Amino acid sequence: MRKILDLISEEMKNAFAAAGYDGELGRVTLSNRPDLCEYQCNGAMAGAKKYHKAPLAIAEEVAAQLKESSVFAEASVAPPGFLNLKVKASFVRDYLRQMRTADKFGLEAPERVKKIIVDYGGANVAKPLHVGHLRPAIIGESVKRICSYAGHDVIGDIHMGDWGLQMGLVITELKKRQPELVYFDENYTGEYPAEAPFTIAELEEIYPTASAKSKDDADYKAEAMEATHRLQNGDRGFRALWNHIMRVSVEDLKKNYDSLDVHFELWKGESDVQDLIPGMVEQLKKGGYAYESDGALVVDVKEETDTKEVPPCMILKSDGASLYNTTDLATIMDRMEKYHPDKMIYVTDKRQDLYFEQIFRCARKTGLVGEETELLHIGNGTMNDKDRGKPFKTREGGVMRLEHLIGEINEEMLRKIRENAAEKGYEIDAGEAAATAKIVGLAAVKYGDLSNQAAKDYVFDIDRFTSFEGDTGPYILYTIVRIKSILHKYAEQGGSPADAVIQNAGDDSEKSLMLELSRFNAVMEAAYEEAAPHRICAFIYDIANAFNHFYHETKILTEEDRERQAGWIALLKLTVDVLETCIDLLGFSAPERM
RNA sequence: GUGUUCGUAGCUCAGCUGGAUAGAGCAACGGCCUUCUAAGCCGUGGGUCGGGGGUUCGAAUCCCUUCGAGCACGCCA
Repeated sequence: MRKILDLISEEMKNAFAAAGYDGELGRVTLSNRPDLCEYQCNGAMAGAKKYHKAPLAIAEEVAAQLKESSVFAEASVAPPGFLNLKVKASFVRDYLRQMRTADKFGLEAPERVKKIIVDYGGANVAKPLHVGHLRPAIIGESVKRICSYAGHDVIGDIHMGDWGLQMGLVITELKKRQPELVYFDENYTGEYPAEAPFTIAELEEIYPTASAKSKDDADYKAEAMEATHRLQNGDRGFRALWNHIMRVSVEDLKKNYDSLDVHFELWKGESDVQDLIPGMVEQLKKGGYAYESDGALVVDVKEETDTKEVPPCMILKSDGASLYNTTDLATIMDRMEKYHPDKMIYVTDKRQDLYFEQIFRCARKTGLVGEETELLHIGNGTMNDKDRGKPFKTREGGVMRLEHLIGEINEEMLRKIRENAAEKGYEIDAGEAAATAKIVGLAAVKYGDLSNQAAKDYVFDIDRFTSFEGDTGPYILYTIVRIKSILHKYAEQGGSPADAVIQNAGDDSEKSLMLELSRFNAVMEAAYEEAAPHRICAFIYDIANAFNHFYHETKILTEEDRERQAGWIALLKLTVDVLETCIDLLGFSAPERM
């Protein structure tokens, strides 16, 4: 389906052309003055100079062409040359009727389906997820869903940190604690045990301990580096231990991401591309791209047009070891070969902006990635603390674990749900209350995050996010629940929401809601093109407002005119379907009641 | 130092490719529940859009400059 603004603009362009002006002047936008009109066109002012004519006169002539329009109910002129427009109720009504029957509410399929890889996990094996992992997970998941809804073929890859020094540290600490384990017996040739010699809880304690020790004990650190080296060179015992660490850790990560409703198609990590590194390095050398600088192997990525210094992209450290850059480039190479993606999107902290610029330039310059593949880094801002405006910490000043943050929010939600039920005087069983608290809590966190632009830092305020008032996730859910409740009751009375046909009763609040809904495909397109979930948040907030206003103006279930009532029911059905589609793209869902 | 993001109401944020009186939410104050969930709706007060220039018929938006803040700048990820 064409976007409603395009249809309206087309009508306006024809009017400009009919009046003897350039049709391109007829572009219509949403009104800045909802008190005066629904849409506006500023073309008369833009054309005044070209035609040496007063903008007001041009506007009058154009308006005269619109007298018989099937689109506009009103096209008036306001100084200095605005064309103020109101569309016919029947025009919006017909548009919404089409939306209801169209696939994806009229969002057009892309001309060509793209293969898109979204890299957005950033989790490290053997380290618990902390609040810093929240934003990339939430934003990445939403971007992925938006791309998919737009009609593309999308793969989400967590891209774990599973090969660095942290693994050596864990192995070293394990050896200190349990030197008798067979993994450390170099003469052992038998099968290794199937069970890991540690639990996830132990693992999570081992890493920080080892990390701390290595900082003030040089010997310990050297041992860890040696262990890392041995692991990477295929030591049987270490490799077996590594497999245990991976299994235990990944299982836990999955559990945590599941609870956030974040799911990855691929659980790849740095370790998966280690075998590709030597060949890639050789290729970069042979191609004449990589050269030695201060002992390290680098590729120059600065360009003539740069206004800043762009340091070379390092491929190998001076000790010959690979680094993050190396695995990222090898991963790109691997993905190009396996998936031939049209686009790769990375969602990570924005502090890595320069880093990704280097990587992308390097990948292009060296031919790892061709021009037809787009590379995009979405740098997310930091989640800051309410009081200090600094990255979020626990009360003790430590890094806050993600589980704890989510737990705190769910607890607060549960408390409010119980309180609310008590106030209203209805029964709610413990199971349902807890389940609802989780759903609403997740919506609070995700909406609170996604309604901000991804690139900006934002203040994470538990009190504000769990509050049910205003521009929040719970407000959106509450609106959905209200609509569902009416639809249920209508069905109980024998009506069928699915068969109802949208009418128009002519109320302003009804039309406002219709006009908001009609923006759906345009919003989705923008959200996809800009990889901007916050567009969807703003849209559903507008819808929720328009609906709640309409709700207060209209008594639906007691309406006696059946056709009129059915028209409203159909409108409600469309509203709730659009809202639920949108929140699914944001990565959360609505309960049946709350 | 270089680059980069940003500076909008007491607080947290919108503001689409420049357009008419700069919008929301929270907080404050005042209304609305015998009627579809008041986690809602309606209303009031509150802003020299950091400062100064410029482009334009028109600038929060584009350009320059200046002040202030965050962040990044080859062997971390």
